[in-house]
Amino acid sequence: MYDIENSIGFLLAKAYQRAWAVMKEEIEPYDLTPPQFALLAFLWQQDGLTQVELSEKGQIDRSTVGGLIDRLERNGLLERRQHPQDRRAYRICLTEQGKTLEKTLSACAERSLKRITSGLNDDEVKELRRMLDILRGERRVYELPSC
Amino acid sequence: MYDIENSIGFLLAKAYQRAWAVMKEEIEPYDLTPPQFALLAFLWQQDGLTQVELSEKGQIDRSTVGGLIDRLERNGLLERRQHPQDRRAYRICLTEQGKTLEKTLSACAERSLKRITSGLNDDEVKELRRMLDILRGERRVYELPSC
DNA sequence: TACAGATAGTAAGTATACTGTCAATATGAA
DNA sequence: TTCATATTGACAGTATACTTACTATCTGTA
Repeated sequence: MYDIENSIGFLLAKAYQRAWAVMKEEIEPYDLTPPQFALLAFLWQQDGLTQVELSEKGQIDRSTVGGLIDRLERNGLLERRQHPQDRRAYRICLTEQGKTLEKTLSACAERSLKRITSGLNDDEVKELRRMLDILRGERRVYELPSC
Repeated sequence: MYDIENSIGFLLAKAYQRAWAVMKEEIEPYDLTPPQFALLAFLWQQDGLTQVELSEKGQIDRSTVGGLIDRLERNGLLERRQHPQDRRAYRICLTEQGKTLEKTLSACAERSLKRITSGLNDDEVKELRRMLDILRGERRVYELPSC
Protein backbone atom coordinates (compact mmCIF):
# COMPACT_ATOMS: atom_id res chain seq x y z
CA MET A 1 0.00 0.00 0.00
CA TYR A 2 1.51 3.31 -1.05
CA ASP A 3 2.13 5.54 1.98
CA ILE A 4 1.18 8.92 0.62
CA GLU A 5 1.20 10.56 4.07
CA ASN A 6 4.94 9.96 4.41
CA SER A 7 6.03 10.49 0.84
CA ILE A 8 8.57 13.23 0.27
CA GLY A 9 6.45 14.78 -2.47
CA PHE A 10 3.36 15.03 -0.32
CA LEU A 11 5.31 16.34 2.69
CA LEU A 12 7.07 18.91 0.49
CA ALA A 13 3.69 20.09 -0.79
CA LYS A 14 2.28 20.46 2.71
CA ALA A 15 5.37 22.12 4.18
CA TYR A 16 5.40 24.52 1.24
CA GLN A 17 1.72 25.29 1.63
CA ARG A 18 2.21 26.03 5.32
CA ALA A 19 5.21 28.27 4.64
CA TRP A 20 3.21 30.07 1.95
CA ALA A 21 0.24 30.62 4.25
CA VAL A 22 2.34 31.88 7.16
CA MET A 23 4.28 34.27 4.93
CA LYS A 24 1.05 35.41 3.30
CA GLU A 25 -0.34 36.27 6.70
CA GLU A 26 2.74 38.32 7.57
CA ILE A 27 2.73 40.38 4.36
CA GLU A 28 -1.05 40.53 3.93
CA PRO A 29 -1.18 44.17 5.17
CA TYR A 30 0.90 45.20 2.16
CA ASP A 31 -1.35 43.42 -0.31
CA LEU A 32 1.39 41.08 -1.40
CA THR A 33 1.75 37.34 -1.93
CA PRO A 34 4.90 35.27 -1.25
CA PRO A 35 5.89 34.98 -4.93
CA GLN A 36 5.46 38.74 -5.31
CA PHE A 37 7.71 39.22 -2.27
CA ALA A 38 10.33 36.91 -3.79
CA LEU A 39 10.36 38.91 -7.00
CA LEU A 40 10.81 42.14 -5.05
CA ALA A 41 13.66 40.49 -3.11
CA PHE A 42 15.51 39.78 -6.35
CA LEU A 43 15.08 43.40 -7.37
CA TRP A 44 16.44 44.61 -4.02
CA GLN A 45 19.61 42.69 -4.88
CA GLN A 46 19.75 44.06 -8.41
CA ASP A 47 17.36 46.62 -9.81
CA GLY A 48 16.55 47.00 -13.49
CA LEU A 49 16.60 43.34 -14.53
CA THR A 50 14.56 42.22 -17.53
CA GLN A 51 11.65 39.82 -17.19
CA VAL A 52 13.71 36.96 -18.58
CA GLU A 53 16.52 37.66 -16.13
CA LEU A 54 14.05 37.69 -13.25
CA SER A 55 12.54 34.50 -14.58
CA GLU A 56 15.94 32.77 -14.63
CA LYS A 57 17.11 34.06 -11.26
CA GLY A 58 13.86 33.10 -9.60
CA GLN A 59 13.39 29.87 -11.56
CA ILE A 60 9.92 31.06 -12.47
CA ASP A 61 8.30 30.67 -15.85
CA ARG A 62 8.45 33.72 -18.14
CA SER A 63 4.69 34.02 -18.37
CA THR A 64 4.31 33.70 -14.61
CA VAL A 65 6.81 36.51 -14.12
CA GLY A 66 4.75 38.64 -16.49
CA GLY A 67 1.68 38.26 -14.31
CA LEU A 68 3.61 38.90 -11.08
CA ILE A 69 5.01 42.10 -12.56
CA ASP A 70 1.55 43.16 -13.75
CA ARG A 71 0.24 42.95 -10.20
CA LEU A 72 3.25 44.57 -8.58
CA GLU A 73 3.10 47.38 -11.13
CA ARG A 74 -0.62 47.86 -10.47
CA ASN A 75 0.31 48.01 -6.79
CA GLY A 76 2.84 50.76 -7.46
CA LEU A 77 5.91 48.85 -6.26
CA LEU A 78 7.73 48.70 -9.58
CA GLU A 79 7.47 49.88 -13.17
CA ARG A 80 8.35 48.66 -16.63
CA ARG A 81 10.85 50.96 -18.32
CA GLN A 82 12.07 50.86 -21.87
CA HIS A 83 15.26 48.88 -22.29
CA PRO A 84 17.94 51.15 -23.76
CA GLN A 85 19.48 48.47 -26.00
CA ASP A 86 16.62 46.09 -26.71
CA ARG A 87 13.22 47.33 -27.86
CA ARG A 88 11.66 43.93 -27.13
CA ALA A 89 12.61 44.00 -23.47
CA TYR A 90 11.68 45.99 -20.38
CA ARG A 91 13.87 46.96 -17.50
CA ILE A 92 11.92 46.24 -14.32
CA CYS A 93 12.64 48.99 -11.84
CA LEU A 94 11.54 49.46 -8.23
CA THR A 95 9.61 52.60 -7.41
CA GLU A 96 10.44 54.60 -4.30
CA GLN A 97 7.69 52.74 -2.49
CA GLY A 98 9.12 49.42 -3.64
CA LYS A 99 12.55 50.37 -2.33
CA THR A 100 11.22 51.71 0.93
CA LEU A 101 9.40 48.51 1.77
CA GLU A 102 12.59 46.41 1.81
CA LYS A 103 13.21 46.76 5.53
CA THR A 104 9.62 46.20 6.60
CA LEU A 105 9.06 43.21 4.35
CA SER A 106 12.38 41.59 5.26
CA ALA A 107 11.27 41.77 8.87
CA CYS A 108 8.02 40.02 7.89
CA ALA A 109 10.07 37.27 6.24
CA GLU A 110 12.18 36.87 9.37
CA ARG A 111 9.12 36.54 11.56
CA SER A 112 7.64 34.11 9.10
CA LEU A 113 10.81 31.96 9.15
CA LYS A 114 10.78 31.88 12.95
CA ARG A 115 7.17 30.77 13.00
CA ILE A 116 7.62 28.06 10.39
CA THR A 117 10.80 26.61 11.87
CA SER A 118 9.80 26.91 15.51
CA GLY A 119 9.96 23.12 15.82
CA LEU A 120 13.59 22.93 14.65
CA ASN A 121 16.86 24.17 16.17
CA ASP A 122 19.38 26.27 14.28
CA ASP A 123 21.48 23.33 13.13
CA GLU A 124 18.42 21.54 11.83
CA VAL A 125 17.33 24.60 9.88
CA LYS A 126 20.79 24.81 8.37
CA GLU A 127 20.68 21.13 7.44
CA LEU A 128 17.19 21.53 6.00
CA ARG A 129 18.35 24.43 3.86
CA ARG A 130 21.23 22.31 2.58
CA MET A 131 18.99 19.38 1.71
CA LEU A 132 16.33 21.51 0.03
CA ASP A 133 19.02 23.11 -2.08
CA ILE A 134 20.07 19.63 -3.21
CA LEU A 135 16.48 18.61 -3.98
CA ARG A 136 16.03 21.77 -5.93
CA GLY A 137 18.46 20.28 -8.37
CA GLU A 138 20.65 21.48 -11.14
CA ARG A 139 20.45 25.18 -11.79
CA ARG A 140 21.91 26.77 -14.81
CA VAL A 141 24.72 29.12 -13.83
CA TYR A 142 23.91 32.61 -15.03
CA GLU A 143 26.80 34.77 -13.86
CA LEU A 144 29.58 32.47 -14.98
CA PRO A 145 32.81 34.40 -15.67
CA SER A 146 32.68 33.83 -19.42
CA CYS A 147 34.07 30.41 -20.22
CA MET B 1 20.06 42.66 2.27
CA TYR B 2 17.48 39.90 2.36
CA ASP B 3 18.90 36.64 1.01
CA ILE B 4 15.95 35.26 -0.88
CA GLU B 5 18.04 32.57 -2.60
CA ASN B 6 18.71 30.87 0.74
CA SER B 7 15.43 31.48 2.48
CA ILE B 8 13.58 28.37 3.60
CA GLY B 9 10.37 29.55 1.93
CA PHE B 10 12.00 30.06 -1.43
CA LEU B 11 13.90 26.76 -1.25
CA LEU B 12 10.74 24.92 -0.23
CA ALA B 13 8.95 26.39 -3.24
CA LYS B 14 11.70 25.34 -5.63
CA ALA B 15 12.16 21.85 -4.17
CA TYR B 16 8.40 21.37 -4.32
CA GLN B 17 8.24 22.57 -7.91
CA ARG B 18 10.98 20.16 -8.90
CA ALA B 19 9.31 17.24 -7.12
CA TRP B 20 6.03 18.15 -8.82
CA ALA B 21 7.63 18.30 -12.26
CA VAL B 22 9.48 14.99 -11.88
CA MET B 23 6.38 13.20 -10.59
CA LYS B 24 4.32 14.79 -13.37
CA GLU B 25 6.72 13.39 -15.92
CA GLU B 26 6.45 9.89 -14.44
CA ILE B 27 2.64 9.80 -14.41
CA GLU B 28 2.10 11.83 -17.57
CA PRO B 29 1.22 8.70 -19.61
CA TYR B 30 -1.81 8.17 -17.40
CA ASP B 31 -3.04 11.74 -17.83
CA LEU B 32 -2.66 12.49 -14.15
CA THR B 33 -1.13 15.27 -12.07
CA PRO B 34 0.62 14.85 -8.70
CA PRO B 35 -2.34 16.17 -6.65
CA GLN B 36 -4.65 13.80 -8.53
CA PHE B 37 -2.28 10.95 -7.72
CA ALA B 38 -2.30 11.94 -4.04
CA LEU B 39 -6.08 11.87 -3.94
CA LEU B 40 -6.12 8.42 -5.52
CA ALA B 41 -3.55 7.28 -2.96
CA PHE B 42 -5.88 8.28 -0.12
CA LEU B 43 -8.68 6.31 -1.75
CA TRP B 44 -6.45 3.24 -2.10
CA GLN B 45 -6.10 3.38 1.67
CA GLN B 46 -9.80 3.87 2.25
CA ASP B 47 -12.41 3.88 -0.50
CA GLY B 48 -15.76 5.64 -0.28
CA LEU B 49 -14.72 8.75 1.65
CA THR B 50 -16.71 11.96 1.26
CA GLN B 51 -15.21 15.09 -0.26
CA VAL B 52 -14.84 16.69 3.15
CA GLU B 53 -13.06 13.61 4.51
CA LEU B 54 -10.68 13.61 1.56
CA SER B 55 -10.15 17.31 2.05
CA GLU B 56 -9.21 16.79 5.70
CA LYS B 57 -7.01 13.75 5.16
CA GLY B 58 -5.15 15.41 2.33
CA GLN B 59 -5.11 18.86 3.91
CA ILE B 60 -6.56 20.22 0.70
CA ASP B 61 -9.23 22.87 0.47
CA ARG B 62 -12.78 21.61 -0.07
CA SER B 63 -13.19 23.47 -3.34
CA THR B 64 -9.86 22.19 -4.63
CA VAL B 65 -10.91 18.63 -3.83
CA GLY B 66 -14.08 19.21 -5.82
CA GLY B 67 -12.10 20.12 -8.90
CA LEU B 68 -9.68 17.21 -8.49
CA ILE B 69 -12.61 14.82 -8.26
CA ASP B 70 -14.24 16.39 -11.32
CA ARG B 71 -11.13 15.65 -13.38
CA LEU B 72 -10.57 12.16 -11.98
CA GLU B 73 -14.21 11.34 -12.59
CA ARG B 74 -13.99 12.63 -16.15
CA ASN B 75 -10.93 10.39 -16.52
CA GLY B 76 -12.91 7.38 -15.35
CA LEU B 77 -10.81 6.63 -12.26
CA LEU B 78 -13.51 7.26 -9.66
CA GLU B 79 -17.18 8.14 -9.36
CA ARG B 80 -19.45 10.10 -7.06
CA ARG B 81 -22.05 7.86 -5.44
CA GLN B 82 -25.00 8.87 -3.32
CA HIS B 83 -24.22 8.85 0.38
CA PRO B 84 -26.62 6.45 2.14
CA GLN B 85 -27.02 8.58 5.28
CA ASP B 86 -26.43 12.13 4.09
CA ARG B 87 -28.17 13.48 1.02
CA ARG B 88 -25.81 16.46 0.90
CA ALA B 89 -22.72 14.30 0.59
CA TYR B 90 -21.17 11.96 -1.98
CA ARG B 91 -19.18 8.84 -1.37
CA ILE B 92 -16.15 8.99 -3.65
CA CYS B 93 -15.49 5.49 -4.97
CA LEU B 94 -12.69 4.12 -7.14
CA THR B 95 -13.69 2.48 -10.40
CA GLU B 96 -12.08 -0.79 -11.44
CA GLN B 97 -9.64 1.21 -13.52
CA GLY B 98 -8.82 3.39 -10.53
CA LYS B 99 -8.14 0.33 -8.39
CA THR B 100 -6.10 -1.41 -11.07
CA LEU B 101 -3.73 1.53 -11.47
CA GLU B 102 -2.51 1.36 -7.86
CA LYS B 103 0.48 -0.85 -8.57
CA THR B 104 1.59 0.96 -11.70
CA LEU B 105 1.26 4.42 -10.23
CA SER B 106 2.97 3.48 -6.97
CA ALA B 107 5.92 2.34 -9.05
CA CYS B 108 5.93 5.73 -10.77
CA ALA B 109 6.03 7.40 -7.36
CA GLU B 110 8.96 5.22 -6.29
CA ARG B 111 10.91 6.10 -9.42
CA SER B 112 10.07 9.73 -8.89
CA LEU B 113 11.32 9.62 -5.28
CA LYS B 114 14.59 8.05 -6.38
CA ARG B 115 15.13 10.73 -9.00
CA ILE B 116 14.35 13.61 -6.67
CA THR B 117 16.45 12.37 -3.77
CA SER B 118 19.36 11.07 -5.83
CA GLY B 119 21.63 13.63 -4.14
CA LEU B 120 20.83 12.38 -0.62
CA ASN B 121 21.57 9.11 1.18
CA ASP B 122 18.91 7.08 2.97
CA ASP B 123 19.54 8.62 6.39
CA GLU B 124 19.30 12.10 4.93
CA VAL B 125 16.00 11.27 3.25
CA LYS B 126 14.69 9.97 6.55
CA GLU B 127 15.85 13.12 8.33
CA LEU B 128 14.31 15.30 5.60
CA ARG B 129 11.01 13.48 5.97
CA ARG B 130 11.10 14.08 9.72
CA MET B 131 11.84 17.78 9.35
CA LEU B 132 9.24 18.36 6.64
CA ASP B 133 6.66 16.70 8.87
CA ILE B 134 7.57 19.17 11.61
CA LEU B 135 7.37 22.15 9.22
CA ARG B 136 4.02 20.92 8.04
CA GLY B 137 2.79 21.78 11.48
CA GLU B 138 -0.15 20.99 13.63
CA ARG B 139 -2.66 18.72 12.02
CA ARG B 140 -6.08 18.19 13.42
CA VAL B 141 -6.51 14.59 14.54
CA TYR B 142 -9.37 13.02 12.67
CA GLU B 143 -9.49 9.44 13.85
CA LEU B 144 -9.20 10.15 17.56
CA PRO B 145 -10.73 7.38 19.67
CA SER B 146 -13.56 9.55 20.98
CA CYS B 147 -12.30 11.56 23.92
C1' DT C 1 22.16 43.69 -47.07
C1' DA C 2 18.95 39.98 -46.54
C1' DC C 3 17.25 36.40 -44.22
C1' DA C 4 17.02 32.35 -41.01
C1' DG C 5 16.86 31.47 -36.45
C1' DA C 6 16.92 32.99 -31.67
C1' DT C 7 14.97 35.84 -28.03
C1' DA C 8 11.51 39.03 -25.20
C1' DG C 9 7.21 39.48 -23.91
C1' DT C 10 2.06 38.53 -24.41
C1' DA C 11 -2.05 35.70 -24.67
C1' DA C 12 -4.96 31.67 -24.24
C1' DG C 13 -5.72 27.38 -22.06
C1' DT C 14 -5.32 24.11 -18.06
C1' DA C 15 -4.54 22.75 -13.24
C1' DT C 16 -3.83 23.69 -8.56
C1' DA C 17 -5.10 26.34 -4.19
C1' DC C 18 -7.27 29.65 -1.75
C1' DT C 19 -11.43 32.97 -0.33
C1' DG C 20 -16.26 33.95 0.08
C1' DT C 21 -20.92 33.03 -0.92
C1' DC C 22 -24.91 30.24 -1.70
C1' DA C 23 -28.53 26.45 -1.62
C1' DA C 24 -29.74 22.17 0.20
C1' DT C 25 -29.71 19.39 3.97
C1' DA C 26 -28.62 17.83 8.91
C1' DT C 27 -28.57 18.44 13.64
C1' DG C 28 -29.33 19.88 18.20
C1' DA C 29 -31.67 22.64 21.57
C1' DA C 30 -35.86 24.83 23.16
C1' DT D 1 -41.89 19.92 16.41
C1' DT D 2 -39.58 24.07 15.29
C1' DC D 3 -36.03 26.89 14.48
C1' DA D 4 -31.25 28.50 14.80
C1' DT D 5 -26.93 26.74 13.53
C1' DA D 6 -23.69 23.83 11.23
C1' DT D 7 -22.24 21.12 7.34
C1' DT D 8 -21.73 19.59 2.31
C1' DG D 9 -20.84 20.63 -2.07
C1' DA D 10 -21.10 24.08 -5.97
C1' DC D 11 -19.73 28.34 -7.96
C1' DA D 12 -17.26 32.72 -8.79
C1' DG D 13 -13.17 35.24 -8.22
C1' DT D 14 -8.06 35.72 -7.61
C1' DA D 15 -3.22 34.21 -7.78
C1' DT D 16 0.35 31.09 -8.97
C1' DA D 17 2.64 27.95 -12.51
C1' DC D 18 2.96 25.63 -16.55
C1' DT D 19 2.27 24.82 -21.95
C1' DT D 20 1.82 26.26 -26.57
C1' DA D 21 1.48 29.67 -29.93
C1' DC D 22 2.11 34.29 -31.52
C1' DT D 23 4.27 39.05 -32.58
C1' DA D 24 8.02 42.02 -32.49
C1' DT D 25 12.65 42.47 -32.50
C1' DC D 26 17.49 41.20 -32.57
C1' DT D 27 21.63 38.68 -34.28
C1' DG D 28 24.68 36.06 -36.86
C1' DT D 29 25.70 34.49 -41.32
C1' DA D 30 25.71 34.12 -46.23
